[in-house]
Amino acid sequence: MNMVRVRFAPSPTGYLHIGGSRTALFNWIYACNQKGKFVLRIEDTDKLRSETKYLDEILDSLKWLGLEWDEIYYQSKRFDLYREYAQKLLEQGLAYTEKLSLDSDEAIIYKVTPQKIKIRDLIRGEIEFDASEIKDQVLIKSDGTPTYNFACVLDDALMKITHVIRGDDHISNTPKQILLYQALGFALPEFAHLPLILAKEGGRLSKRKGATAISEFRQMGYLPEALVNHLLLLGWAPGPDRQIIPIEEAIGLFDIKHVNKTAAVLDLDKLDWMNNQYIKNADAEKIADLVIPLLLEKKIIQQENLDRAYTVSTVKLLQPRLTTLNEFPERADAFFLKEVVFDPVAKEKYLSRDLSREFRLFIERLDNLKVFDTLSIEESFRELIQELGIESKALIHPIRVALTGKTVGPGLFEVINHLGKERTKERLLRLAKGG
RNA sequence: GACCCUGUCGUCUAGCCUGGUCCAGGACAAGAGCUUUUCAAGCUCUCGACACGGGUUCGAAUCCCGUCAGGGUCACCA
Repeated sequence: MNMVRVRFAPSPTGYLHIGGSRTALFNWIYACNQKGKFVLRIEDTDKLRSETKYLDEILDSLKWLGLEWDEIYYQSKRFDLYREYAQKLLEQGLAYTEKLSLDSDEAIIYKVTPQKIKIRDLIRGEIEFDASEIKDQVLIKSDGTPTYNFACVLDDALMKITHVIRGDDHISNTPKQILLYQALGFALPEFAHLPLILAKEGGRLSKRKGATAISEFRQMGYLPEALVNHLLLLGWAPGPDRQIIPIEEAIGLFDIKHVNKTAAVLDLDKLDWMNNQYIKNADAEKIADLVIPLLLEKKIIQQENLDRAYTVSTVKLLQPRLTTLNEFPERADAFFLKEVVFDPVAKEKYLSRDLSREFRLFIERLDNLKVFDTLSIEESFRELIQELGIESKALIHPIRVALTGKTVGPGLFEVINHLGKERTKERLLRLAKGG
């Protein structure tokens, strides 16, 4: 059995989005599963529309997703090859030339002969086409560049691609390509056509309709693992009730024959849920690495006085509460900034009443603590409210707002413990004075 | 329009190949509750689907046909 070789063939005429990356992912995971090779082929034959910024973005996105390739090729460097093979077909009488206009150069066109063409598709089974419905195919355009179908077939054959795994939208290209394989005398690869990802509003993904760039998801604070996991579940299921599945495990379980035939819509709510799951379960050190640049960018911390250990423990406090990484700076600001940034509504609601006495009494208790940890802090607080004969809520909420400026966040005693005695006292005292 | 693909909860899906164990299972979302110190997380529960019509069969989500619906492709773009 030959080694499995698959390819992902993006065209650098736009960013890598959900659709493309899903195709890349399924190719990559199939290669991993089969211990084969994942080839990246840049289809940059359209010189006008291809741009290096798109190429860079595609490569960056693939790397970010963890879809590393084994080999990379550029079609723009293989033009001679395409012409050479087209010339052969011409000599064999399988193709002819034609001028677009009097002053243009000749294009090379493949002559289609009527016949039935059967496609064997790993996902869909057999599909039959009638070649009499297919027009003669241009191989080399009058500008000397190859057409997509010709370059694609030649490259797939020459690069020894064993499995062509691509989007559903290529099904109707397949009979044309099969004709070219036959004309060129190459063996057919296996085909597998993945269902498309549709826009929420229906129809194809487009710039206007949900074709969010992978780089955008990255900027929004999604973890690549979460995105990959979610993409994988679009069209494939690891089992009856598995949702979170580590990629290493997915590689082992992946089976192309069990890929769905039906188009899917990207569920952003589920992606959010999944991202939270991945953040929550990730190593805090790793999350800290990702979040520190955001803190620096928002000027919440400065490079000079970055306290990594403290940042990591702050991450631990907030991890289960994060849907995206980007939420971290705002949620965590009170732990880093000198001055608390108050939510005006929260301040009005919980701090408009004079709590000087209660705050002072609490500070007294904190001062008397032998050990300053979450449990002791809570005990001392419970004693206090018992003494004052009030409900815990009546004091917990105001203190939380006083310390963090917010009504939401981690448990109060954890917050106090994390902030430390001095900062807690200072923040409470300041408000106690002001009344 | 022609040709092709596809139709299970709002969404992602399991089940379909190898009919009965499915008055259809899980997850997200929504709603309710538990916990409680807010927000999350967690746990429990509720809502909610086999597109429709005909066959075949003792029996169909599962097999066949038709209808309808959605999608894709019909370039010297990729």
